[in-house]
Amino acid sequence: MNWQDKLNKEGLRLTTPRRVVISVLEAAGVPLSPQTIHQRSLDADEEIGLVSVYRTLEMLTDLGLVRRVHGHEACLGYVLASPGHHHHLVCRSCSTAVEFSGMDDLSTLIDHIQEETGFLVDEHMLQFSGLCPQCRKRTPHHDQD
Amino acid sequence: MNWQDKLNKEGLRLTTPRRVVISVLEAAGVPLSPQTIHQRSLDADEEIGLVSVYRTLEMLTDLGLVRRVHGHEACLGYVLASPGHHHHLVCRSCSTAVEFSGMDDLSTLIDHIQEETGFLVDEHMLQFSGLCPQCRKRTPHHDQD
DNA sequence: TCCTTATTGAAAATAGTTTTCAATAAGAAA
DNA sequence: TTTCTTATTGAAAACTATTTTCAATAAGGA
Repeated sequence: MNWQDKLNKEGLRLTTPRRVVISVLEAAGVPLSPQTIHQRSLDADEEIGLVSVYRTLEMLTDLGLVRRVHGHEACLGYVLASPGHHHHLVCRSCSTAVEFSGMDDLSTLIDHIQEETGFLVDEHMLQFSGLCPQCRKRTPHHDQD
Repeated sequence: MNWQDKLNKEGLRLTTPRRVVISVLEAAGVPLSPQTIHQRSLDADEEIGLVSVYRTLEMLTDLGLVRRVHGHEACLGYVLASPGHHHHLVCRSCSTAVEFSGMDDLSTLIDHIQEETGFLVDEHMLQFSGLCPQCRKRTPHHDQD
């Protein structure tokens, strides 16, 4: 299903600002902040309002079509999300973000945690950072820098 | 080692504002925002500047003595951290935060991810939310897992 | 107690995000 | 295509969060 249909299905319209936000995210492939997305729309001569960037990101996040990615210190930004998967792996050198599913290993962990703590775990946030294959090659040593 | 020594060891001073921030965090046991910490200092007739709250949190975070806790949407706040452990489990009802270690299960997961993606994983952020034992009891149904 | 200097707090500066509202344009219907 | 309804836009203002500046203060070693 294309973006047009995805939005129309929800009674939403595929407008120019929304199209631009989506294409910027598609072109980037790394988490981008609202400010960065706005700047890139200017760079591409597709000026849209910063306010619309915020509203579009909120809408797409609600629909599960983009995901917020966090670092330890702050929110890194937003990336397009494929539905159903919830985890990101971000390269700390080039910021490339990859999605992965790890529910099998994770459900074991969740079981252990529930036993240990007595909590009922129903939501989780798991993110990894490291070096992507390209940046590993570029780095002389394979340890950590 | 007490707080006095922990700070002095680093050439830092244990001042009244720092003492207040720490005691508010100790008393809370749940993640608190800078604003909330400030408000509680007023409530306790221990007025300190909001600016000092920010600076104290930054300092304690740098020393690894407090940790930022994130939710999917935003930063939930700061909690005291015991050194070495990195994961939090937060109750979505009462915000109680518990630390846990899950490195055994997690290292399996990390191995799998490294194989699948070719990334070198060197940092991770893992947080869970759910219901703590007390809030489970208060909740009528135990249905959804 | 004295002295050095890390730290404080008020205000101002900066940054990030949300709300308001009249004007616009998407997309369904004719 | 044209018309119509209303979701959406964008500029400005409001709001909230965070950082910087700097003179005054106080922590803790000598």
